[in-house]
Amino acid sequence: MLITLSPQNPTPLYRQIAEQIKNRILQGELEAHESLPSIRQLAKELTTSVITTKKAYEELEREGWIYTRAGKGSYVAPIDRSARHERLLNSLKNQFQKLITEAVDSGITPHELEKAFQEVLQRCREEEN
Amino acid sequence: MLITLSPQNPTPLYRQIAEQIKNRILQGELEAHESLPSIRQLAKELTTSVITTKKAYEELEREGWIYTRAGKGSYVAPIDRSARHERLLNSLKNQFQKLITEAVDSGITPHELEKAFQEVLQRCREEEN
DNA sequence: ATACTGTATATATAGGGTATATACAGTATG
DNA sequence: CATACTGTATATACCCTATATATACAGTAT
Repeated sequence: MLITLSPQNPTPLYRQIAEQIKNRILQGELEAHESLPSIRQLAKELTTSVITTKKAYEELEREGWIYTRAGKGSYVAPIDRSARHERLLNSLKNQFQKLITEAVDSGITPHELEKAFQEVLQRCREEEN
Repeated sequence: MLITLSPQNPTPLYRQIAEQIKNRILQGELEAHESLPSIRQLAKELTTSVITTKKAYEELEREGWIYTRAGKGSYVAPIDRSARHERLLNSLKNQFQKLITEAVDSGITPHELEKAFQEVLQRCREEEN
């Protein structure tokens, strides 16, 4: 599996690995239930340790991108796009919630909040075209 | 100046100090240009080091709550409420911007974004009453 | 049994955040 | 101009977390 690591990159190795695999899954380059390289083989290819590749896989598993069977290996998880979308929306709402309560605490009115949001969103929409 | 420090509080000492002073300025207990205790005197009162009180004051200064003159002392900055409000709104917009671009990158539509935002804001408005 | 898989534990290192002591520099005033 | 206050800068110590490692352990298949 072709993965490139930059040691001078401040993002940790395990995250670089996870990122690249995740992107391939998203791009459809890796199909559901396709087997991933074993953590040992991958570690050998990348000249890192088993623990690093393991950690990358752990992260991917936590986020639902792959699944793992002890003694067998790791496999690409089928992606349920609608469930994924749902999760993203929920996380988004949580982040909005945090921002909003914090802003209200600082004396910003709901109306101002809405205006600010619309302004940014509008700008984003214009960039789309 | 009456400031209470809890060593078992996970928030660092310098931040506890800064918080309490900031709140007093906001409450109007400290007037503009009023002089604050010297970092040495405050350190003595709180049985901490000069560096800790200094750091607290540095934070307050960075955030515009106080101003400092070398060799003289630190003083409460006059608060321009409208400018402060402006800054808060700007920071808010920046945070919205980040959330929005990230969400759009993940495939969430502007319309969904707006819906999610309205939902959270609405919930917040209801709690107000 | 063997040769693969992943897992768990204990360890080393680096970096950031917090707090410190101490020496340095600015300001006012008798 | 000496003194006694102010804030400032530097070098250091400590702790905690994140990162990366080696190595021993456990599951699976042939």
